[in-house]
Amino acid sequence: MFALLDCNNFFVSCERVFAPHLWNRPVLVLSNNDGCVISRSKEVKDLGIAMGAPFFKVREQCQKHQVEVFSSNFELYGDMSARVMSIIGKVAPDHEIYSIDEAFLHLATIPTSDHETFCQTLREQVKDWTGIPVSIGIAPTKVLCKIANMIAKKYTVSGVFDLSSPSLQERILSGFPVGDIWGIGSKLSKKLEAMGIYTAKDLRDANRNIIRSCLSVVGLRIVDELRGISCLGLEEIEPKKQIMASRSFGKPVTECHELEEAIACYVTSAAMRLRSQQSITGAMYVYIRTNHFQTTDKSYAKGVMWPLPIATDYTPDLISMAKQMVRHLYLKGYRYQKAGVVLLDLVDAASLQYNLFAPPTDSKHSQLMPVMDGLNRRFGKKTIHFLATGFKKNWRARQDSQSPRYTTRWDELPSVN
DNA sequence: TCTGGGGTCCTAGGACCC
DNA sequence: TCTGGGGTCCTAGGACCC
Repeated sequence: MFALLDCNNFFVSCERVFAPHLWNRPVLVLSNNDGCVISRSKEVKDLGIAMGAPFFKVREQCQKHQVEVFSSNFELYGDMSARVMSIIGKVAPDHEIYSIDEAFLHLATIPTSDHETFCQTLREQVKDWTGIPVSIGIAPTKVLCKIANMIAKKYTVSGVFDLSSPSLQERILSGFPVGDIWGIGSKLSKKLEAMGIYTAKDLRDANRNIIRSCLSVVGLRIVDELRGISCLGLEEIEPKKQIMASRSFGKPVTECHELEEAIACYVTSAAMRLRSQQSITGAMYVYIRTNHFQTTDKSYAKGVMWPLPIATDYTPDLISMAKQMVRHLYLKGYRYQKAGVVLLDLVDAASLQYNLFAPPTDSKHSQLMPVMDGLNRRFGKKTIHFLATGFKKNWRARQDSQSPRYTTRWDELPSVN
């Protein structure tokens, strides 16, 4: 038996923990560059403001209803997430952190009759210790757990819902839209509806051969999971297979040197993550593009993938190659809106393959990066950085209404009167 | 004026091998 | 006239997730 713990409108809840006057008020959190709505309180959902809505389209509505609007503050959300997950780790060692605000738990060691009480207690503990409200769904498979969790969130006062009984599954699945199932997105749900499959029950009872041919093994797995046959187990944290860093610019960028600065910044951040998982990268992809929503401007979007002579995690080498790549891609006369870098072909740093024809690496190099990472980790990001990442950074994304990083910066601690 | 960022998995098809 | 059988690896593109 599994349980799925999911934080209620997580980013909004993080903001509310440190600004209690926001409870019961409409609150939303925006994506980077204050572009889209990515977290909404119940009050905002009730106003009909959609997930992912471009902010400029709903700004007036927000003003009218006095919605509290926040720029995203991932340093805060990441830290709050770690606190929630550490509580889960204490009571349920057998768990999988599925996303920043969700974790699956194995309930195998807990007697069936105690499942609900156990989850109730966990829920209260998370609320007491972190201030974050959560919902928990219980079911024999992960897909059913997702459904149980949505029911818990929407229709229960207790915040816990146990979907392990077959008769209850029968009733719930028959009223559950097929498109809301975990793994069925907009494309597949249209396809299924065209086949006369509208609810989770319809999909569960569908012919396996037909599902196999239309939705491949992925669809088949969902069918089995809906039938209570567990196909998806708890997963270990694996090192990433690719690491990307990209940002939209706060305003259009026209100069090549500004693109180079931005890319150098993204490389720096991607390479730090690369080192923290003890990987090295064998190839890099860099792209730049204009605003594809803007139809009046000339549009341009291009990327290139270059292999490295020797796989590396050494930021200066990555920056200099990335800058060459930008110069290779850059065309004068366009208004660029976004750029990004992807590190590919990642392998374990311990299994580095040397290149007979490339110059040997300087041993000082291997000492520099750990020192830089250590300083930046201890004293805050950007404590020490490469000149290539620039000073003025006119291209930087907008973040007009970010809350303090209450839990990770001494000078931004909350004060209580 | 303004539209996020970071990932994963699966399949089909092409190129190649003996 | 007739043109096998059994594989692997790689990539692009599509779908999904939070």
